[in-house]
Amino acid sequence: MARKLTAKGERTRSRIIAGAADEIREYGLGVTTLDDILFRTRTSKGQLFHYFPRGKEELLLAVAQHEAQRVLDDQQPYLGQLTSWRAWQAWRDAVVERYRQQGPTCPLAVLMTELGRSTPAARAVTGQLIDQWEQHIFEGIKSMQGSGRIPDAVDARQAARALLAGVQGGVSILLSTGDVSHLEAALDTGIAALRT
Amino acid sequence: MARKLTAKGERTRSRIIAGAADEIREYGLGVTTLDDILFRTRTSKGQLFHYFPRGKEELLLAVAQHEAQRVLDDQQPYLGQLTSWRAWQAWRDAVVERYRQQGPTCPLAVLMTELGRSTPAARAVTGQLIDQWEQHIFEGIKSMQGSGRIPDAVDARQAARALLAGVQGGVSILLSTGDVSHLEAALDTGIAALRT
DNA sequence: ATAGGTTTGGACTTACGAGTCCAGAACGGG
DNA sequence: CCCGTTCTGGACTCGTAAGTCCAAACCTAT
Repeated sequence: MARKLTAKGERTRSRIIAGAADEIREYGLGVTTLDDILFRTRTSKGQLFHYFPRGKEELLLAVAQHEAQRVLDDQQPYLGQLTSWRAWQAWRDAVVERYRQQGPTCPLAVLMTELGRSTPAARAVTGQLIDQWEQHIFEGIKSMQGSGRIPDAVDARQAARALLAGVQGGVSILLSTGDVSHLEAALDTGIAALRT
Repeated sequence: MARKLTAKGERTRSRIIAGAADEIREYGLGVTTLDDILFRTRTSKGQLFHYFPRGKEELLLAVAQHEAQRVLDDQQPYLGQLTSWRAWQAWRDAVVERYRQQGPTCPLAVLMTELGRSTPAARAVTGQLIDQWEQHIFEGIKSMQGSGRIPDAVDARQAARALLAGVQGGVSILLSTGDVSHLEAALDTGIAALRT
């Protein structure tokens, strides 16, 4: 992995990853070819295989990592500070708003439905994203329990998993139907359940 | 659509659809070719294009319908009779058990992540599945409210959507990580929320 | 039995996408 | 300014997958 890249090379490499991610988000993995990516990023075959010697598979893995990072970044700073009910609400609104806006062209969807299933390595990236995401929610619940706003009787791990599953499913349904109400329902009832 | 098919032709057509569904479930849409399907179903190019004149797209649509039907069938008879807490529990167990068993080769996943996104027609099939599924859960909640086991204050529509989103997401996570605990958490907390 | 359809097999065409290769341009340290 | 390395462009090969075509086999009703 430790290859020597100049600053210029690094920039080109990033450009290819970002462009590939955009292309795949927009049109889907199934119909995206290397030539499409080359055209969009104004690069050539030579460059692509220079930076990704193992070809498409290696590129897709990099794209998966790129997209996984984006999913979490898109929810910050809210996801990292779930320490008051106001913060939970802000997070909920941010998630809904974000997914409502981006509709079917969303990094999470691309990762879960296209990239994430292709290779074991890509699947690992997805798994790691799920873990980190769940951990943030888990810590939010723990923190609320620490300040007595959520009863200790609540199983924080289980609640975090349920909430995360709801968000996942809500987004997934949004993509198929264009309807955000499932995502909203999942978040609202999930958070309401914590409040009792 | 109204083409003339003899009984024999009908059988061949079904065989192709079922075989294609199996193949795609097992290996994924991305790597499944018409030749693979032909080999598996012991048919020929001539037959395939005879029964699906618009080629792969038309076949995939038929496969999507086939798989959507299976998703609901797999949950019966439980999903249609959510009239007691015992029934809800039975449904929950059936869903978990089913998805645990079939792992990554599951009709729902194939539909949501591969087939469902390819064409508008396929997306419509997915949307319809979501609607029907939600409706069953909705009616279950309504029925429980009718017999006073769930308070009328619960918004049945919202609760049904949240639960469905949780199942969706749980399955989706199961596919990426091999871990059923999110699916279980979503079902358990979702049903528990109804009981309060 | 035979004429109309339908069903079937499989060779063939065509298009296209991944990956290879190499020569030349641009860069950067000495 | 010079030399080795990195970067870039694009022509080329090769494999493969979708779709076409047609003739032969098979039904079935009269």
